Amino acid sequence: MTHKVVEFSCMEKGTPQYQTIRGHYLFSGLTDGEFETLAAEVSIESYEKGEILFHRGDSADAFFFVETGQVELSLISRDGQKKIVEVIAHSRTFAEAIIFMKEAKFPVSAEALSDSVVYRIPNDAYRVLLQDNSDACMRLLSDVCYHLHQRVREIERLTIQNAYSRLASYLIDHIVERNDDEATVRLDLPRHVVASRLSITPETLSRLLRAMSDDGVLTVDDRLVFVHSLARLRPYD
Amino acid sequence: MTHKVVEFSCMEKGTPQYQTIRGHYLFSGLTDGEFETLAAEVSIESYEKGEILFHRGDSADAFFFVETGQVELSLISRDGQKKIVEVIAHSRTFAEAIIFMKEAKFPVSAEALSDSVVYRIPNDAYRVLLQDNSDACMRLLSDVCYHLHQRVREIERLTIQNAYSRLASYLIDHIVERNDDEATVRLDLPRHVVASRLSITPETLSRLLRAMSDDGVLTVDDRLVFVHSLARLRPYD
DNA sequence: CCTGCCAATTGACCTAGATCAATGCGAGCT
DNA sequence: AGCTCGCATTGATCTAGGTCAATTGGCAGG
Repeated sequence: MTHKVVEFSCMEKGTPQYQTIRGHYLFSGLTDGEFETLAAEVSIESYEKGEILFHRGDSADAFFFVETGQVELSLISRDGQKKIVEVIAHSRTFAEAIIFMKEAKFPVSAEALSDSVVYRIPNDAYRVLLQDNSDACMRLLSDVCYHLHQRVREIERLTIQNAYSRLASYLIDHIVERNDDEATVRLDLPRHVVASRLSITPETLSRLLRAMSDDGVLTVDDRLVFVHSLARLRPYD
Repeated sequence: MTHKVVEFSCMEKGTPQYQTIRGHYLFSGLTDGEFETLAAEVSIESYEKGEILFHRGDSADAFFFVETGQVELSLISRDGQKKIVEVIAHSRTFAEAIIFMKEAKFPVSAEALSDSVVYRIPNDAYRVLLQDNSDACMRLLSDVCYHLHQRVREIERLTIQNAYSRLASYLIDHIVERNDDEATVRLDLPRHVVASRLSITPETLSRLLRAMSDDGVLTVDDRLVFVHSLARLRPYD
């Protein structure tokens, strides 16, 4: 059950994979030359569902780009309870902020939620690009600031919103189709993962959905949720 | 009760104030020329205790450096409850991360906790410095990443630690003197502010300190807390 | 010196959400 | 088909921490 590094580096120019990462915000500003130098250092790794990419506290010398699958970032208390901070899906990066940490240690753990392929980008390789490329710096800055903002919003949700409101916000954030006061929401993750992201237990999530459903605010069909009245769903926020 | 802008700009080179801000991490890497250009755009503002510097959602065109006093950054729910996210004291900056936000709006509100003097640094003025100064970029990057890390730690405290542990961590973070297993902690803020930072009510804070005191773990004397056993204070973390 | 006010403490009570336990149920395996 | 096994739901109960209310104790202003 250990991960297998498929190839040390196989980002053939022109392949679809190459295009995906090339198009990412943090790389699209680079010149072809810069990107190729970086690409030479990138390794491609493949993880099975449930495998750990790294633990909180592990020393961090690289960040990641998710090519396929989903990776959960979580915090774990010593008594074993886990809080999923974020789930990273296709074409997104994670852990890029530790490039600049004094203590280069991951502040969270990472685990494959489903079979996943990720690209490992060495911090050093990316950092040298920043050295004299202020455009790249700016991009990384706005990326990190965005994450910072998200974290502040999460703290807000945790402290001044209750479980009901957090769920309501979550549903609203995951609307796939909307017309007027109605909307369709697709829960892209298993219930217990959604619960953890909301910092509640699966039981509470189940009960909340039940209560909303009983109130006629929405209808649940497996991973699809049909919201009948957005106005009634969010008393606040 | 509106704030008074003492002077549009009065950062005379060589004054102690000039030295304080010049020495700050985000400015110490600048050349004298760069700093002076920036200084010309900085305005000095003075707020009385309780005055609002800005509200959450206000459009943000500047960040701040606290020269004297303390400024609280808070989140407020529509039903009026407030969570103090952070308290910024002497020689520290805040809101520097919104320089890079798409939507330039403050994610928190800011209020003077005591009479305060702050320097307002226009985002634009600082941003142009970053344009072709990768050292400055790097400094801002590590600054923002540090904040991001702090926020993740806060989320950790809120989700997988209980009120007791949060208080224990807080006390440990505010140790002023330590020898072996004993320590002296100085609470630099009023109780209700400490409580809000810990996301508990003043009543709970009071009761927790009482319980710790009854257990003989510590002794409370107004704003001074004498911890008799650090080992017993932190069962975890 | 009183008076009024705000911070802090303490007690009595309440509630949101956790925990524990039982049951259902669909997906993969032999 | 039958058989796990792990996720989800539901009910019963528990509890950490919040709410409400009363009391005390500065300390600022008249």
